[in-house]
Amino acid sequence: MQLMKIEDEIKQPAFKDDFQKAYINLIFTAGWLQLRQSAKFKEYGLTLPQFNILRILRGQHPKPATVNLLIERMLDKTSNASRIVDKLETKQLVTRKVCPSNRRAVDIRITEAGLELLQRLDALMDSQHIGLHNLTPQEAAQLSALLDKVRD
Amino acid sequence: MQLMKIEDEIKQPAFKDDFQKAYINLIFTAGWLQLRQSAKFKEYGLTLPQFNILRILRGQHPKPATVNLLIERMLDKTSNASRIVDKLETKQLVTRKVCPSNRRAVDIRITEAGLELLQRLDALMDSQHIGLHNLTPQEAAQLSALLDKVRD
DNA sequence: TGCAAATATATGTACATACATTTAATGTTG
DNA sequence: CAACATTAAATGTATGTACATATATTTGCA
Repeated sequence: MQLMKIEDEIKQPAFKDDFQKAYINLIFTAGWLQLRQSAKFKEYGLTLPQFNILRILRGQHPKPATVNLLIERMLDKTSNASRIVDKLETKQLVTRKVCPSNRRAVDIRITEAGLELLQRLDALMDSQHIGLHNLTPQEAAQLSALLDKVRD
Repeated sequence: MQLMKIEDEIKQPAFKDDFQKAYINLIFTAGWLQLRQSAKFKEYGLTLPQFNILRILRGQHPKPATVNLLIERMLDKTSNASRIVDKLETKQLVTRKVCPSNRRAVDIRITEAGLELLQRLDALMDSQHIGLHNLTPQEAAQLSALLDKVRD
């Protein structure tokens, strides 16, 4: 069988209702996608949160971002941007400097090396191995609409 | 506006295409659901992985499970079941005993206290605050079908 | 039989999340 | 303007993930 239904994936025969089934399917599928993505990214020495921070910094470039701005834009708001920036700074993919106009804040900028690395990863993200290319564009749009409704 | 589209949630104006948009929406929505669930469960002193392990053990009850069986059934196969069982054992929600017929393996069983806790959490999972009850049953089924196709 | 391979679990390490607390700088206001 | 509150970031702690390695037991087979 090509298509593995969620029942087969997690080896449990039945769900109580379609709500429970979709819920578990959603968590499972998101984890499945992230596992594939992080495996690919490991070859480049980046974790997923590090990649996401880098993308936000590229969006700001050449303006700096503060830790606060990173937290606002991150998919997971409660995580710890400070320590992820630590790792990126060690790899010289970002710079960190006290903000001159507000010395509580820190100006974080992506470096040239960071921009170059992101460019290589962009190609990966479009590849068959990571995206949702099993869906048609219409199905992808439909999926987005359903997910928006879940969070309503 | 009631319904927050994913563009608003992550404060980025546009996506490259519907694939990228659905991808980010999927990761974001799964994280959003898990954050709500774990916040509720914290009142009961359980984390999500601990809850998932307990549910598998209830499925086996009164038979024991081994660590291997837990790993097979967990949504995330590569995580560390041993240490999650450690935490559950400390809370006296499970017991751990060397398997008599194969002394490499460990028989893990859910306790009465564990079963009682799960029963209380079942009610929570059905509540408005955690499930996908913004969808109709038809939409939930449609969501599941799309997610199965994503993983195909 | 004895010894290497396989199996079951546990442990170590780097990284991340979730949340509380701390430190420093800046605002606010009586 | 001094005391207090607020803000920005960093740090501490418990938990979990991902992966490599270690330890003990069992299996297989020369």
